[in-house]
Amino acid sequence: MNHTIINVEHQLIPVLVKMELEGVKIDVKKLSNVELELNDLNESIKIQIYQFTNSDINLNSSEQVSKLLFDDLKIEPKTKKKSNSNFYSVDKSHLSKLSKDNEIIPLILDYRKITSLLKFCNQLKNVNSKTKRLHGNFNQIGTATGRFSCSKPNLQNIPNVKVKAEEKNRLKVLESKFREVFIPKKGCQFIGADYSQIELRVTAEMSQDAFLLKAYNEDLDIHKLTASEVFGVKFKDTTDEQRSIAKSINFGLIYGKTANGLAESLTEITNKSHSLEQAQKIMNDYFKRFSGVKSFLDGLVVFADKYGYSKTLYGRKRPIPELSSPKMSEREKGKRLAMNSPIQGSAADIIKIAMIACDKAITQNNLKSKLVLQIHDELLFEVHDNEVSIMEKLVQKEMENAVKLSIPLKIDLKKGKNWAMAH
DNA sequence: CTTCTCACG
DNA sequence: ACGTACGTGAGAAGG
Repeated sequence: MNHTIINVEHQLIPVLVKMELEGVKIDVKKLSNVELELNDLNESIKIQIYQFTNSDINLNSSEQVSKLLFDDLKIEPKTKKKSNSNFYSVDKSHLSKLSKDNEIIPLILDYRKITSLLKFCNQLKNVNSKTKRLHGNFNQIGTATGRFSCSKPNLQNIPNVKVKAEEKNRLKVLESKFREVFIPKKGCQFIGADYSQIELRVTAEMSQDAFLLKAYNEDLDIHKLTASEVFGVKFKDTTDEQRSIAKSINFGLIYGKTANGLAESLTEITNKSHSLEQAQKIMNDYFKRFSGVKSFLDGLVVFADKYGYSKTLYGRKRPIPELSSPKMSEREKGKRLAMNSPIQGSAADIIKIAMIACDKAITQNNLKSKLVLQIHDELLFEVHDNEVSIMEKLVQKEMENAVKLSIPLKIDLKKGKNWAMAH
């Protein structure tokens, strides 16, 4: 492994140990209220569902649900996709398309949502008996790309839903409570800081694409600029829909999205069917304008092909054996990995460096504030009330200057009495 | 032990 | 002819 990366991972160890030992406080009472309400909703939804079927089917079994919907109730599936066990998929994306076709569909979706949220309740209840806090297990080398993973419990996939005051959907409101049950201890508040579009900024840096560099150096709305370039309209004349499509392209290119995938997204965004050809044309227009991005992504594949691994800005490697598979689909996957891993991995490198820098600065300033969570592009600090203003400046400075790029890194910083407010 | 589904970035 | 984006962890079902 590369020297810089060894160094980063080495220095990160004590920072991570501290974060895990510190843990994070849970508002147990609020959580149990949420759980009670969910159980309540669960009972009533089950009663409604069982009005559609006499049999006592297990709603947790996708096979049984599939047979109920498509065999017994004769609902016409809107996908050809069958699972490996040879039944029509009943996942959310498919069922959502069928919502209007039968009353039972939204009920099943709600049931799924409730059971999913109840699982989170169960996980979050398990606070440590001594510390009364939740201590996730942050795995420093948990992923192929350099990111952390987190387990027991996984604190990196807590529902992130914001609702307006007038939101009527009880379930949605309940879902929005999950980040509210994460609270700072007495005399403290949370400061949350997340990198703004770090993967796209990394793409700008690594590709040195002229348009992207200009956009970030001038702090322009990147998706709007993309829309204006791809659709050939003036910056200020871009529509919301064009911006939304551009956003989808920008995210897609990080994943190595294909024209087919883009066509799907276009159909979803505009509610009008889009052909492969239309999507292909938009992608071609994009790469014509952002030629630096095109040659960068092509170069990543060539590199990975030649060496058998991909590499981040700071030298973290990921082997990509898929590229030498005899199977075409595997090789295509390998190409996407070759494009995505350096981007996702470089972003991971940067936040790891930032964590070390924040920890060092906190120590040097003799502060009592603690890092409690890392969620890929976000850091959450438990901050003593009298340290709030110094910590705001410290976190911003250390995160934005963690590394020196040819474009600025930007963070969004928020604070509050729970995680929802600090994000 | 594998598959399916679903939560996050 | 086919499926359709990258990275995770958890729990239930089914074999």
